[in-house]
Amino acid sequence: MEIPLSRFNNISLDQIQTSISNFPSIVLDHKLFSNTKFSLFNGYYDFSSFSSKNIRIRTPLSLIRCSSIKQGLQPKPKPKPNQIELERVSDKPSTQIKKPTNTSGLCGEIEKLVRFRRYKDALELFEIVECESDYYDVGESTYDALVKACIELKSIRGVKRVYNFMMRSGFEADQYMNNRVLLMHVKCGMMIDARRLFDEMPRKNVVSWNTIIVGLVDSGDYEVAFDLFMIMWREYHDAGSRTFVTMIRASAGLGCDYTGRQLHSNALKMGINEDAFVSCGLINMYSKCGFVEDAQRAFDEMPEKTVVGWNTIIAGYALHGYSEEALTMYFEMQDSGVKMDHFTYSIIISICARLASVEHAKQAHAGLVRNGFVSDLEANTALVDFYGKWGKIEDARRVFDRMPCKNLTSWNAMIAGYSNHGIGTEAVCMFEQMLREGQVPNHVTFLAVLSGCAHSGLSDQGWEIFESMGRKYKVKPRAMHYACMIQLLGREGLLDEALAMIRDAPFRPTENMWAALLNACRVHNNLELGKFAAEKLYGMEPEKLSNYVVLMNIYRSSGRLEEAADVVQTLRKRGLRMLPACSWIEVKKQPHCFHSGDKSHVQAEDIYKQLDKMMQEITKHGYVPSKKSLLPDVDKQEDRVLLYHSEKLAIAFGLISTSASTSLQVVQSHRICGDCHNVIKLIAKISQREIVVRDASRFHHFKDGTCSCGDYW
DNA sequence: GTAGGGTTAG
Repeated sequence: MEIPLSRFNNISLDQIQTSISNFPSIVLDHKLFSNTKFSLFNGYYDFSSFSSKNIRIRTPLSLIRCSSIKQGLQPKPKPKPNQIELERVSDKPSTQIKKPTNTSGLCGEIEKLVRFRRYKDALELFEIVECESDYYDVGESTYDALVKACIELKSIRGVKRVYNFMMRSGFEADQYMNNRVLLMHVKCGMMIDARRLFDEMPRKNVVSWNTIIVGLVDSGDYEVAFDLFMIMWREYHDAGSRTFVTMIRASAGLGCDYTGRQLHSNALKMGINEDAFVSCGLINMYSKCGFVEDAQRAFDEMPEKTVVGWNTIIAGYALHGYSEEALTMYFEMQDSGVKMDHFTYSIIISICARLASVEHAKQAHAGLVRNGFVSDLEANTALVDFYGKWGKIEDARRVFDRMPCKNLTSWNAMIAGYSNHGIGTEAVCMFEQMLREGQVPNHVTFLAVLSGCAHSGLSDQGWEIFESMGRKYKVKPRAMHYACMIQLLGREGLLDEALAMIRDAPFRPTENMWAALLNACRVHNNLELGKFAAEKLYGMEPEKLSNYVVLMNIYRSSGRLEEAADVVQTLRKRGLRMLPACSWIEVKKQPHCFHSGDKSHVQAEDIYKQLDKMMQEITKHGYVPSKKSLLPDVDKQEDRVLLYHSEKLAIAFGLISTSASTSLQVVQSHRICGDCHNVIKLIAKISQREIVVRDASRFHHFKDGTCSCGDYW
């Protein structure tokens, strides 16, 4: 590795050149070290290891970069070179050398680094203190800085180092410092140690209680948190708004509006209900518990609506699928003049991903850029997710590539994007790239990449990755991973193997696994096994319509109309109604929704004319209507309805209302039927347009007469 | 000086 010599700031080049004996392990003469004011922060070197004769400088350990701090390193008060040697050789703790009384040296540097938010560097510098503990007097302010560094980095190792050093050096922590140490453990998720520290604390104050309770709530131990809260409440009568906010959050986590409401009424009694934090907590609690109206009321009662208040209520509406209401609140927020933050944009973008509203998402994207949140990790991840979900996979990739840093979620969103688009090879590529960059995959990653393999029929890669999950990455395959593999087997027509996979699973087979098998039976027209899988599913989720519909369609495509009718009967007996399928298309910023055979659109006449014209043209290209796969909304007038499936209407409308080269984006509520799939392939060919359809399970990219799904979905 | 609210992944 090439390291520029200029990094050795205060040493002449001659000296350096004569000193370097073994790059990148550089050995400097001890005289050189003692005589030279060596600026640690301008170099890339770690001084923590000393050899007996020479001062050995290991490189490039830590990349300690700090051009702004020119303060030199003073490891001890004027040590003589031979002293170093003697001490090292004898390997005894030094007694002769006094600790420096001020912290302007190394400890000061650590504090400075933390102030500059360079936590990693601070913890690395701390290594020297650990090695040379006799020379440094680590005081409260330094510990405070180290605690902050650990919290910011969520570094368990850092916590252990700092805590052990504190114990070893005999530091006597006061109430403040004990609380800080407790907080450090809590924030790094070390709840067992945190609980021990809390229980063993010589004195506790309200802060100690709040800190441990926050930790419990963060880690989902809501019941224990409530137990402690009750003790605190009895003993102290001193719970303030901060404790309340945490307990309201615990109620939200439990989905328990009963305790939430009790806390709310107590907050009213205490006069803290108008506190912005309490209000936001209440809005969140009510919406998480499913009481959106109460959430709205809590929001309305906020005297000063903060950006978080707006975000919370918008997210609340979005959580329950009230996307339009959420957007309405977003517009109100814009009117109110409150400055939006990156959370607002993240929420809006994720709502747009669901609504498939490109225009609003684009506006949010623009707002994001305008307000300088371009590098915000979560917002960008939401964008990757959005563009991935909305068929703009290239845009997703562009955002992804421009992200200055990525986390696991970003990678997962990108891989899932490729998977949903049926670009399995690219999903696998991204997965491999992710591994190369040192990102550790989790179960979501595997789900994304395996479903990519399943969507694209990448059998070999799929099995290799599936097999590596537990062996290499210690991620236990879950039901959904099994479902992907079942899908892969099903795609290849290996239905018996798929059944065996379900039976051999190390856990009780889930709905998803049977559903994957049922779908494979649909594709391969395997009536017997299909019936078997469907019956399993009826037992597990009797309310789920799609199970009946798939079996009904299997019967129909095998020409067994009586059995198909029986399924419809069973369905009715169970009080289930077939929901009308619908498709959306956005034209000129306006979403248009179509139901099958729907004539409510203002341009209905033109749309139907266009559709008839389209059908005539594709018939010339060899289209024959298929009656095989029928949708939930079909009834006696099958042919007519099949002809006017909602996706066909949406596409006809798209064709007449956009210019010739525009690609069409359609979102639909159901899995695309075989007939529509054929029709759209031909329309894409004849009209020379790209048509992207997002159905209930994935994307279909139609271009030049083919579809990205390879006719398996 | 220490503790509190909201976002992302099928």
